Amino acid sequence: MVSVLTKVCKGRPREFDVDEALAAALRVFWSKGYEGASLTDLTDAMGITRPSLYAAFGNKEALFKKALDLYEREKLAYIGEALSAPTSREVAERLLTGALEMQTSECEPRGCLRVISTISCGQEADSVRADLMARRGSSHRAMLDRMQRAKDEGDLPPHVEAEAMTNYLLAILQGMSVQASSGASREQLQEVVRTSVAVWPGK
Amino acid sequence: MVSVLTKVCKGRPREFDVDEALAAALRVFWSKGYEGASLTDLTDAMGITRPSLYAAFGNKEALFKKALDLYEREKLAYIGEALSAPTSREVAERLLTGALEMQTSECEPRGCLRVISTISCGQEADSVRADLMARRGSSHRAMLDRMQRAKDEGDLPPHVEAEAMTNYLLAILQGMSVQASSGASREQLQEVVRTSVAVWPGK
DNA sequence: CTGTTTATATACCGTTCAGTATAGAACAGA
DNA sequence: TCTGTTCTATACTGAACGGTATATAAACAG
Repeated sequence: MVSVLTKVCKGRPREFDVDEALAAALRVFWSKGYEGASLTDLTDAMGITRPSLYAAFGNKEALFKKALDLYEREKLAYIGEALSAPTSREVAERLLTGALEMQTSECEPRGCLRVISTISCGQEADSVRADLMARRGSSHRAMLDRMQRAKDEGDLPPHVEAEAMTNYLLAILQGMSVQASSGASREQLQEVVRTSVAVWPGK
Repeated sequence: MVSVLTKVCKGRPREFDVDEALAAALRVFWSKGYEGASLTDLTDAMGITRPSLYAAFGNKEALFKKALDLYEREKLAYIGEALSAPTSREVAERLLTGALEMQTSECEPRGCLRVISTISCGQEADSVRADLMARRGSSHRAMLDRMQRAKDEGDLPPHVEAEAMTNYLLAILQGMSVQASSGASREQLQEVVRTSVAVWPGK
């Protein structure tokens, strides 16, 4: 009997590791954007041929979405952790430092894949745009809920709205991504984080 | 005798208005980015043929730089005006509202052309990247000088650095551009502006 | 061993890309 | 009218794009 875990299949076994190939594809999309990444760029980085890519991942669009899944699972994990902080100021600080760490890593592309893709994705890749919008929407909602909770708890002053604080904080995070993409140093972004935390109106 | 101003040239006269064509090209680059704008997109919008474009503007890259010049002259004029405001808070408020007005105009593409181009411009268009970096550098320097003056005048508290405030404010402006590009409403951005001004630490 | 199934390698498909060669059309001066 | 100059229109170039047809190689079951 064959183990379910080893998952032995019938035909010729695959010669590459799907997860490794996907991680390589993620790095390509991350540094070049969806449309800027050509199939040649992708297959070169993944170390596989075009037919192998299509057999394993479907097409470029499906590969991108799987890469986005991996990105959110591995690189955006700090968001969920940050939102569980006790105060809104600490939430903001953890989100900002998390973004800082992630976007200025030495061994990874700069900036946020979502921001890069949203900006650089042309109108023709409509399905990709819609997918990015939906993913951003769920993050936005999570942050909004957390800010609303902060307001309910008296953590944020009454004259600021949860929605406004959410969009304000998101703007700083997205702006940091723009600066990271265009080569800002970790120290520069560190000062943005420090300033943002310093002026944060809540507890 | 022929007037110097009318500039009558020898051969067949040009059948299109160079300024109008450049304005049309600007709108294409603005909505699609440098690499996303194809020559077909450009010539269709400009109402001219490919050889006419090359004769009048050189090539795609030169056309883009001329479009950037026009953009900065006509659409970023608010920056210089904002920097002459008396207090740092007013500077910030005018920069933010200027960006808001410009980036959410009904009859123009959303977001900031510089941000869009910086993010979506691949490594291959190296000269374009360098040009964008230089342009951003000069804006950054102007803002930094203004923030330094604010510090010298006691307008900003002593514990915040001019450089940090500059990068912080720039991040918000760039984040607003990201949000505008991805379809945020004017009201949403208005709240980002209001929040940013509300938490501004200076006079 | 023979089939069957799946993965790989190569070479190709039609389309679009930025850029251009060529020929004709519209002007000025002679 | 003739010539020189400059713009326009059409059609084209080689390269790159995303995606695939075809043939072969490597595993399994019988």
